[in-house]
Amino acid sequence: MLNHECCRNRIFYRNFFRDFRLTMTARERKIIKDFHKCNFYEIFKFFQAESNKRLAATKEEKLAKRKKNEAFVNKYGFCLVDGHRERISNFRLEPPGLFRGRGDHPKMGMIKRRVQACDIIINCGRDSKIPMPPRGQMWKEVRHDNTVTWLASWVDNVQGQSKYIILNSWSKIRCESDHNKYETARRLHKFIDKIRATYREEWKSKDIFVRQRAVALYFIDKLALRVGNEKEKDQADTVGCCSLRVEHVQLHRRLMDKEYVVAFDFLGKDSIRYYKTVEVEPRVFNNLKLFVKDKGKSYYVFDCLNAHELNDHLKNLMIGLTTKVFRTYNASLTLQNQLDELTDEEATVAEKLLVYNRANRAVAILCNHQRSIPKGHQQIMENLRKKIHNKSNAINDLEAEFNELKRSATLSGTAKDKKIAECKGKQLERLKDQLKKLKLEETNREENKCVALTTSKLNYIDPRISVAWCKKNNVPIEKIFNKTQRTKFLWAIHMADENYHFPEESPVIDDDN
DNA sequence: CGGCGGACTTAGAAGATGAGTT
DNA sequence: AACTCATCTTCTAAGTCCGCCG
Repeated sequence: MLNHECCRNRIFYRNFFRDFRLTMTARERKIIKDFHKCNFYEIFKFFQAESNKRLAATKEEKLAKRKKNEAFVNKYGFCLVDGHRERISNFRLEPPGLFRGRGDHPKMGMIKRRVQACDIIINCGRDSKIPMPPRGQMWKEVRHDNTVTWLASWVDNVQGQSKYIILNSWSKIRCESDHNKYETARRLHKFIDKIRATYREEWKSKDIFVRQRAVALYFIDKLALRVGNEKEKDQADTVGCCSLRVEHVQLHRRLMDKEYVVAFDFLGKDSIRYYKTVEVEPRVFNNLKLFVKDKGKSYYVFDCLNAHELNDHLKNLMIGLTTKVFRTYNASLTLQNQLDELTDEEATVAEKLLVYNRANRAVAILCNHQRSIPKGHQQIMENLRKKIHNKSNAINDLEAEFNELKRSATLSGTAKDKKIAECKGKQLERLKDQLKKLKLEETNREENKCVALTTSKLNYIDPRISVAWCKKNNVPIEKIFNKTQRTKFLWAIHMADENYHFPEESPVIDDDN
């Protein structure tokens, strides 16, 4: 990890060194006391050489390696669940290494121990052949619990949390639960008007708890915020709706040309920054003003409310309703609306794909899914601009040439000259087309540079919307979903015809309410 | 009934692979 | 054939939320 920025972080190397010293003998501990006097370069060099070897491998070597890996997957990567052969997603244990939390994590750099058989609980069928632990070792426990979905588990030594070996995303059990998630989101549609009317009414409540709950729910609905459970001190300081602190919001009665503005600035899940200014209802604004009044910056905005109470409340409004259903619902609805609005049936497949991308991006922005700017983005953009510049010049030159030819063709009136002019004209059209494409790519890339599209595609958008849209618009599904995604969403591909529309239209079967 | 651990879902980064270009 | 860049896969951290236990 020496080439990585995190090694220069004081917390990182101190945590590492503390753990490292714990692995030493008493004698070693007496000698090795200062991280900065240690030189790990030989180890670094070794691993870099290994990596280079891998890169430089011949075709045959690479093929042999792949064959070996395939055999390995076949042997260890599958299991039987209710008689069906299912693929296991992570059948390899997490290897030892240094813990890398996201953001400002107090435990970064701590040594993640190698997991041994004696750490592992095996969960398998009563009649199944129990897998063998490595020679001379024993499993921590073998159990037969069919109420959970994991096959093996252990407790990670850094954070003390359970880790699981589970089935992959296209297993029956996970597809079913995915499907259920979207059915719940669709069900919300039947209640949403009433829920919104109620929380608006509750902004006026005499009970401050009810009022805070109503404002929090408004944020979750309107801004797709996460609920924000309480966190331990030994984790990165990130927040969600209920854990927002006074320092995370700024209230502006007027800002630029907007009124009743709330400026959010906080670190959410994975320490991704949420930085938006939003116009809100005057009543929300005034409530917020009251909530933060006379409070220090480190106090909760919603000090009377916690995530559990908010979810408890939602449970009463609809069976199965929790705060995260709002994210699913609003994300899926956004995609559907955007597609409805932007799709031109006459357009080419390429143009339609651009529309899909736009719609997808709108969802990602709603959910605040971000990525770091890709390496070399600046360079790529510069090259692109250069290409555009060259293309424009070429077009200008050709255009002059073309006009000249046209004139002489009209003057001479010969068929040959006309043909030559026509040919140039076509060439010109082609160049203009290419220029258009380049410019489009430039905008698209710039707009997408810090937006992560896959998370919403994989976890928030009802795949049936995309399937229906593809069928209706004659867009091959492979253009939208890659192979893995098609497998994961096979249920949706089978289920949705071109008329599927989120959230309504096709009948909702499992309706509990 | 509230605190906490357990189980499952969501998340972006890094690494691997592959396709297109020079 | 080497290189470049995009896409796909893997990895595991970090959320949500439920249910159990004292």
